[in-house]
Amino acid sequence: MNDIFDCKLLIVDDEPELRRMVSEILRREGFTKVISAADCQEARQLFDHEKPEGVILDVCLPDGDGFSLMREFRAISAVPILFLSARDEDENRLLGLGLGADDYITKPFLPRELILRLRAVLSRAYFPVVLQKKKKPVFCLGENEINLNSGTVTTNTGRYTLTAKEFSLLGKLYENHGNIVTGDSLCRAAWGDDLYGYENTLMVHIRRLREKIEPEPSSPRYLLTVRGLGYKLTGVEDK
Amino acid sequence: MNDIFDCKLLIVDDEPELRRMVSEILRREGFTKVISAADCQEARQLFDHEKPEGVILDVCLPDGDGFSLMREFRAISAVPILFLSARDEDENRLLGLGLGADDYITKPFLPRELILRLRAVLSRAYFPVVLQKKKKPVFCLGENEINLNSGTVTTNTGRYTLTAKEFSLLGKLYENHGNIVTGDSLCRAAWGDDLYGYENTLMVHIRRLREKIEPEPSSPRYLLTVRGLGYKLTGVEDK
DNA sequence: CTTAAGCTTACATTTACCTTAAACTTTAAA
DNA sequence: TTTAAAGTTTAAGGTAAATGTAAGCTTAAG
Repeated sequence: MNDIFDCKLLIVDDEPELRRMVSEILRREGFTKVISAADCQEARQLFDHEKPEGVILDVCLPDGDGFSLMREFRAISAVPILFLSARDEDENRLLGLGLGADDYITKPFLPRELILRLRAVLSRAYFPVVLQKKKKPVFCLGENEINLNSGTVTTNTGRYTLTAKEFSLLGKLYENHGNIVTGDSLCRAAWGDDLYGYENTLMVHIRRLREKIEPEPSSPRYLLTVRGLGYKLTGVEDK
Repeated sequence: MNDIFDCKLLIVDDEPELRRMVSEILRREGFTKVISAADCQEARQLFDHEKPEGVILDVCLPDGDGFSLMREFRAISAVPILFLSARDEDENRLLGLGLGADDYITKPFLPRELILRLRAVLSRAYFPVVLQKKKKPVFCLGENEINLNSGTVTTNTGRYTLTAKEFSLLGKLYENHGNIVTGDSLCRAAWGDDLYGYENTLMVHIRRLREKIEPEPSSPRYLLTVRGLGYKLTGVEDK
């Protein structure tokens, strides 16, 4: 994710009117992935299936209440949750925040306030300002040193610079090193969710990457293929 | 920093009464490093010198206003800032959030709300959500360790990699370990709902799997066959 | 003993992946 | 603006590992 506007948002509210309104406000602001549910059951399904990156949750719902729904979500995930409620009582407000809500807005609210609070919550969650200049990792594969800050591979024969795609792919592989990463997952890391042309493109990039990180690209030691499942980066030694 | 309570907090407010009160609330909660300033000038000095990791800022200050002070802080740092104000007007609220405040509380407030909002803001800033990818299980069968993330079986004689079919089958068996899994169910796990050729194909794959996970494939200890019903994985020890 | 269910092995086939080169696109330099 | 260079995608032919098939064998139950 490069931007908070890439976040998939789930709106849970029983009033169709309000769902449409909130959805419209969000879309106008630039959020493209907005989905909505009318009750707890539907919300649970969408949550499991769509894996939203932010939730806007009404307190009053036909088949349960927002608080217990939040507790369920919190048990399995840490996505930012923004409460929306007509009740302006301190008690509810505190209940919401205490249970782990990220913010709380009372109806009626200004569109601008919703946007501002949502942006604040999302950027805090996904682009933590303070720790933002976190360095990318540097690691070794045998004799080779790979620096993901500068995007370079230093071998005993010379130094290569990684291209954009190679960089994304190796980054993803490193994140999950030791584990199998599906081709699909790698494609999403390098090209985003947009469909893309040929299966084979990935293979060509993998080949290129191997040319840079493998002593013998044709019989890989580090970037292994797991037939039918994906690829796997092994032999990583962190620095 | 291991904990939000390690955060150094700066309170900026002109009323000594309120400074003491907020400070007391924070200390009681467990924050140990709390400092305070009465006006902009003092606040600037402390900010530069002490480098606080969180700021609680009043809007009304004798020698300026909280908003412009925040703008100064934001120019050089990205610490979480929590606004505190008597004015309960929408305008101010939006102004604060728009400039990059992390939250906004109106006086009078409940101690508990201050704490909750502060904790929310600090933990978001310093302990951001790491998008947790759920891991697949790792478990043992006697001496052998099976890792479904990397798709490997480590025995005392060596290490095998599971193929795609083996992976699906073992996954399904593990899901229901201790219980009988019908052949039909296993087939659906590995081949989907599409009909497929021969009964015997499954047996062949079971045999291959046994070759990898059983010390003696011909007299299985873990992957047992239950005549007329299916197969059963026993002796699983979770890791 | 007979039968049915499952096991085993070798061999055939398929499919997922590899490789290379050429075409296209973007970026940087002249 | 043109040219060159680097990066990326497409395409086609090749290969071996994974999978499927078949036939004979073993075991358990009645």
